[in-house]
Amino acid sequence: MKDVVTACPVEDVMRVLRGRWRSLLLYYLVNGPKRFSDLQRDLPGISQRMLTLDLRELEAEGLVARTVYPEAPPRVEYALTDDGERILGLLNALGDHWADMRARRKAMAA
Amino acid sequence: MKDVVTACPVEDVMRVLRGRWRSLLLYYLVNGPKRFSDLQRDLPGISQRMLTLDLRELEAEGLVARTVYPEAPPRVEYALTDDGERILGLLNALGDHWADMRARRKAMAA
DNA sequence: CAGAATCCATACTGATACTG
DNA sequence: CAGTATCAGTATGGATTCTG
Repeated sequence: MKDVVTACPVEDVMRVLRGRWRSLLLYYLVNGPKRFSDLQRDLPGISQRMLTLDLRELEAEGLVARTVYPEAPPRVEYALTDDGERILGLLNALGDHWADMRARRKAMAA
Repeated sequence: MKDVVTACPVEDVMRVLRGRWRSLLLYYLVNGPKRFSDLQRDLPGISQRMLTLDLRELEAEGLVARTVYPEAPPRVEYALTDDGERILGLLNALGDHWADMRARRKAMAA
Protein backbone atom coordinates (compact mmCIF):
# COMPACT_ATOMS: atom_id res chain seq x y z
CA MET A 1 0.00 0.00 0.00
CA LYS A 2 1.42 3.31 -1.05
CA ASP A 3 1.80 6.14 1.39
CA VAL A 4 -0.58 8.33 -0.56
CA VAL A 5 -1.53 11.65 0.99
CA THR A 6 -4.74 13.28 -0.10
CA ALA A 7 -6.34 16.56 0.80
CA CYS A 8 -8.51 14.74 3.32
CA PRO A 9 -6.79 13.24 6.38
CA VAL A 10 -9.90 11.21 7.10
CA GLU A 11 -9.42 9.45 3.79
CA ASP A 12 -5.78 8.80 4.65
CA VAL A 13 -6.41 7.13 8.03
CA MET A 14 -9.25 5.13 6.65
CA ARG A 15 -7.06 3.76 3.91
CA VAL A 16 -4.60 2.53 6.51
CA LEU A 17 -7.26 1.06 8.80
CA ARG A 18 -9.40 -0.33 6.01
CA GLY A 19 -8.35 -3.96 6.08
CA ARG A 20 -10.55 -6.53 7.71
CA TRP A 21 -8.21 -7.18 10.62
CA ARG A 22 -6.31 -3.96 11.15
CA SER A 23 -8.52 -2.18 13.65
CA LEU A 24 -9.10 -5.44 15.46
CA LEU A 25 -5.37 -5.93 15.69
CA LEU A 26 -4.93 -2.58 17.42
CA TYR A 27 -7.82 -3.50 19.67
CA TYR A 28 -6.12 -6.66 20.88
CA LEU A 29 -2.80 -4.96 21.47
CA VAL A 30 -4.21 -2.50 23.98
CA ASN A 31 -3.35 -4.60 27.03
CA GLY A 32 0.35 -4.74 26.38
CA PRO A 33 2.72 -6.47 23.98
CA LYS A 34 1.75 -9.71 22.36
CA ARG A 35 3.52 -12.34 20.37
CA PHE A 36 2.68 -13.49 16.88
CA SER A 37 1.09 -16.68 18.12
CA ASP A 38 -0.93 -14.80 20.75
CA LEU A 39 -2.45 -12.65 18.05
CA GLN A 40 -3.27 -15.70 15.97
CA ARG A 41 -5.28 -16.98 18.90
CA ASP A 42 -6.99 -13.62 19.44
CA LEU A 43 -8.09 -13.36 15.82
CA PRO A 44 -9.58 -16.72 14.93
CA GLY A 45 -9.68 -17.08 11.19
CA ILE A 46 -6.77 -14.83 10.29
CA SER A 47 -4.13 -16.45 8.15
CA GLN A 48 -0.44 -16.22 8.90
CA ARG A 49 -0.05 -14.32 5.71
CA MET A 50 -2.55 -11.61 6.58
CA LEU A 51 -1.30 -11.34 10.14
CA THR A 52 2.20 -10.77 8.84
CA LEU A 53 1.15 -8.29 6.17
CA ASP A 54 -1.11 -6.29 8.43
CA LEU A 55 1.43 -6.12 11.24
CA ARG A 56 4.05 -4.90 8.78
CA GLU A 57 1.73 -2.25 7.43
CA LEU A 58 0.74 -1.00 10.87
CA GLU A 59 4.41 -0.94 11.79
CA ALA A 60 5.27 1.06 8.68
CA GLU A 61 2.57 3.55 9.58
CA GLY A 62 3.95 3.96 13.07
CA LEU A 63 1.02 2.48 14.95
CA VAL A 64 2.70 -0.73 16.06
CA ALA A 65 6.23 -1.45 17.24
CA ARG A 66 7.93 -4.75 16.48
CA THR A 67 10.65 -6.03 18.80
CA VAL A 68 12.75 -9.08 18.06
CA TYR A 69 14.44 -10.88 20.95
CA PRO A 70 17.38 -12.81 19.50
CA GLU A 71 16.82 -16.11 21.21
CA ALA A 72 16.26 -19.66 20.11
CA PRO A 73 13.44 -20.22 19.46
CA PRO A 74 12.94 -16.67 18.21
CA ARG A 75 10.59 -14.38 20.11
CA VAL A 76 8.94 -11.36 18.55
CA GLU A 77 6.68 -8.95 20.35
CA TYR A 78 4.23 -6.45 18.95
CA ALA A 79 3.07 -3.44 20.92
CA LEU A 80 1.07 -0.29 20.30
CA THR A 81 3.11 2.86 19.88
CA ASP A 82 1.90 6.06 21.56
CA ASP A 83 0.37 7.07 18.26
CA GLY A 84 -1.25 3.69 17.99
CA GLU A 85 -2.82 4.12 21.40
CA ARG A 86 -4.17 7.53 20.49
CA ILE A 87 -5.67 6.25 17.26
CA LEU A 88 -7.16 3.26 19.03
CA GLY A 89 -8.69 5.57 21.63
CA LEU A 90 -10.51 7.42 18.88
CA LEU A 91 -11.56 4.18 17.23
CA ASN A 92 -13.04 3.05 20.51
CA ALA A 93 -14.98 6.30 20.78
CA LEU A 94 -16.28 5.60 17.30
CA GLY A 95 -17.25 2.08 18.30
CA ASP A 96 -19.01 3.31 21.41
CA HIS A 97 -21.09 5.79 19.45
CA TRP A 98 -21.92 3.10 16.96
CA ALA A 99 -23.06 0.75 19.70
CA ASP A 100 -25.25 3.50 21.18
CA MET A 101 -26.70 4.20 17.77
CA ARG A 102 -27.60 0.58 17.18
CA ALA A 103 -29.13 0.27 20.62
CA ARG A 104 -31.32 3.32 20.01
CA ARG A 105 -32.37 2.08 16.59
CA LYS A 106 -33.23 -1.29 18.02
CA ALA A 107 -35.30 0.35 20.76
CA MET A 108 -37.13 2.42 18.14
CA ALA A 109 -37.99 -0.66 16.15
CA ALA A 110 -39.54 -2.33 19.18
CA MET B 1 -23.14 -6.24 2.82
CA LYS B 2 -24.69 -8.10 5.68
CA ASP B 3 -25.57 -6.36 8.90
CA VAL B 4 -23.24 -8.56 10.88
CA VAL B 5 -22.76 -7.71 14.52
CA THR B 6 -19.60 -8.89 16.21
CA ALA B 7 -18.41 -8.63 19.78
CA CYS B 8 -16.35 -5.60 18.81
CA PRO B 9 -18.21 -2.41 17.86
CA VAL B 10 -15.04 -1.00 16.37
CA GLU B 11 -15.03 -3.84 13.89
CA ASP B 12 -18.67 -3.17 13.06
CA VAL B 13 -18.26 0.54 12.25
CA MET B 14 -15.12 -0.12 10.31
CA ARG B 15 -16.89 -2.65 8.16
CA VAL B 16 -19.49 -0.04 7.24
CA LEU B 17 -16.96 2.73 6.61
CA ARG B 18 -14.42 0.52 4.90
CA GLY B 19 -15.21 1.31 1.29
CA ARG B 20 -12.97 3.62 -0.65
CA TRP B 21 -15.51 6.44 -0.87
CA ARG B 22 -17.73 6.09 2.16
CA SER B 23 -15.95 8.29 4.68
CA LEU B 24 -15.28 10.84 1.98
CA LEU B 25 -18.96 10.85 1.14
CA LEU B 26 -19.87 11.74 4.71
CA TYR B 27 -17.15 14.36 4.63
CA TYR B 28 -18.70 16.13 1.66
CA LEU B 29 -22.19 16.04 3.08
CA VAL B 30 -21.27 18.04 6.17
CA ASN B 31 -22.26 21.41 4.70
CA GLY B 32 -25.84 20.51 4.02
CA PRO B 33 -27.80 18.38 1.56
CA LYS B 34 -26.37 17.62 -1.83
CA ARG B 35 -27.69 16.16 -5.03
CA PHE B 36 -26.40 13.09 -6.80
CA SER B 37 -24.65 15.16 -9.45
CA ASP B 38 -23.09 17.44 -6.82
CA LEU B 39 -21.49 14.45 -5.18
CA GLN B 40 -20.20 13.20 -8.49
CA ARG B 41 -18.40 16.50 -8.85
CA ASP B 42 -17.07 16.38 -5.28
CA LEU B 43 -15.62 12.91 -5.72
CA PRO B 44 -13.74 12.95 -8.98
CA GLY B 45 -13.21 9.42 -10.16
CA ILE B 46 -16.20 7.78 -8.50
CA SER B 47 -18.46 5.85 -10.82
CA GLN B 48 -22.23 6.20 -10.84
CA ARG B 49 -22.43 2.65 -9.73
CA MET B 50 -20.31 3.11 -6.63
CA LEU B 51 -21.95 6.40 -5.74
CA THR B 52 -25.33 4.72 -5.86
CA LEU B 53 -24.23 1.64 -3.94
CA ASP B 54 -22.41 3.57 -1.24
CA LEU B 55 -25.23 6.04 -0.75
CA ARG B 56 -27.68 3.17 -0.39
CA GLU B 57 -25.48 1.44 2.13
CA LEU B 58 -24.96 4.57 4.20
CA GLU B 59 -28.69 5.14 4.06
CA ALA B 60 -29.40 1.60 5.23
CA GLU B 61 -27.02 2.13 8.14
CA GLY B 62 -28.79 5.30 9.16
CA LEU B 63 -25.95 7.71 8.45
CA VAL B 64 -27.45 9.38 5.40
CA ALA B 65 -31.02 10.42 4.58
CA ARG B 66 -32.33 10.32 1.03
CA THR B 67 -35.14 12.63 -0.03
CA VAL B 68 -36.87 12.45 -3.38
CA TYR B 69 -38.68 15.53 -4.69
CA PRO B 70 -41.26 14.33 -7.19
CA GLU B 71 -40.58 16.79 -9.96
CA ALA B 72 -39.60 16.57 -13.57
CA PRO B 73 -36.69 16.26 -13.94
CA PRO B 74 -36.39 14.29 -10.72
CA ARG B 75 -34.47 15.80 -7.84
CA VAL B 76 -32.93 13.73 -5.07
CA GLU B 77 -31.11 15.11 -2.08
CA TYR B 78 -28.77 13.38 0.31
CA ALA B 79 -28.08 14.68 3.79
CA LEU B 80 -26.32 13.53 6.92
CA THR B 81 -28.56 12.24 9.68
CA ASP B 82 -27.81 13.24 13.28
CA ASP B 83 -26.05 9.93 13.70
CA GLY B 84 -24.13 10.56 10.53
CA GLU B 85 -22.95 13.91 11.86
CA ARG B 86 -21.81 12.34 15.10
CA ILE B 87 -19.89 9.63 13.32
CA LEU B 88 -18.33 12.15 10.97
CA GLY B 89 -17.28 14.27 13.94
CA LEU B 90 -15.35 11.34 15.34
CA LEU B 91 -13.88 10.56 11.94
CA ASN B 92 -12.64 14.12 11.71
CA ALA B 93 -11.02 13.82 15.13
CA LEU B 94 -9.32 10.71 13.83
CA GLY B 95 -8.18 12.56 10.73
CA ASP B 96 -6.85 15.46 12.79
CA HIS B 97 -4.79 13.17 14.98
CA TRP B 98 -3.48 11.44 11.91
CA ALA B 99 -2.45 14.72 10.34
CA ASP B 100 -0.66 15.72 13.56
CA MET B 101 1.07 12.39 13.63
CA ARG B 102 2.33 12.71 10.08
CA ALA B 103 3.51 16.26 10.70
CA ARG B 104 5.48 15.16 13.75
CA ARG B 105 7.00 12.22 11.89
CA LYS B 106 7.99 14.45 9.03
CA ALA B 107 9.59 16.91 11.45
CA MET B 108 11.52 14.05 13.08
CA ALA B 109 12.86 12.90 9.75
CA ALA B 110 14.19 16.35 8.95
C1' DC C 1 -31.21 14.12 -13.50
C1' DA C 2 -30.64 10.01 -11.15
C1' DG C 3 -30.13 5.96 -11.61
C1' DA C 4 -30.15 0.30 -13.22
C1' DA C 5 -27.87 -3.52 -15.61
C1' DT C 6 -24.10 -5.81 -17.43
C1' DC C 7 -19.46 -7.02 -17.97
C1' DC C 8 -14.62 -6.65 -16.70
C1' DA C 9 -10.26 -5.50 -13.91
C1' DT C 10 -7.92 -5.57 -9.76
C1' DA C 11 -7.29 -5.65 -4.85
C1' DC C 12 -7.85 -8.08 -0.95
C1' DT C 13 -8.01 -12.27 1.52
C1' DG C 14 -7.39 -17.25 2.46
C1' DA C 15 -5.39 -22.18 2.05
C1' DT C 16 -1.51 -24.76 1.84
C1' DA C 17 3.14 -26.02 2.03
C1' DC C 18 7.76 -24.95 3.34
C1' DT C 19 11.85 -22.69 6.27
C1' DG C 20 15.53 -20.70 9.72
C1' DC D 1 8.02 -19.79 16.96
C1' DA D 2 7.60 -16.65 13.44
C1' DG D 3 7.48 -16.33 9.50
C1' DT D 4 7.87 -16.78 3.50
C1' DA D 5 6.16 -18.44 -1.06
C1' DT D 6 2.74 -19.81 -4.17
C1' DC D 7 -1.71 -20.43 -5.74
C1' DA D 8 -6.49 -19.46 -5.98
C1' DG D 9 -11.07 -17.51 -4.61
C1' DT D 10 -13.91 -13.63 -3.34
C1' DA D 11 -14.98 -8.98 -2.82
C1' DT D 12 -14.57 -4.49 -4.39
C1' DG D 13 -14.47 -1.04 -7.77
C1' DG D 14 -14.72 0.79 -12.75
C1' DA D 15 -16.47 1.27 -17.78
C1' DT D 16 -20.12 1.23 -20.64
C1' DT D 17 -24.72 1.17 -22.10
C1' DC D 18 -29.50 2.06 -21.30
C1' DT D 19 -33.90 4.20 -19.05
C1' DG D 20 -38.04 6.84 -16.67
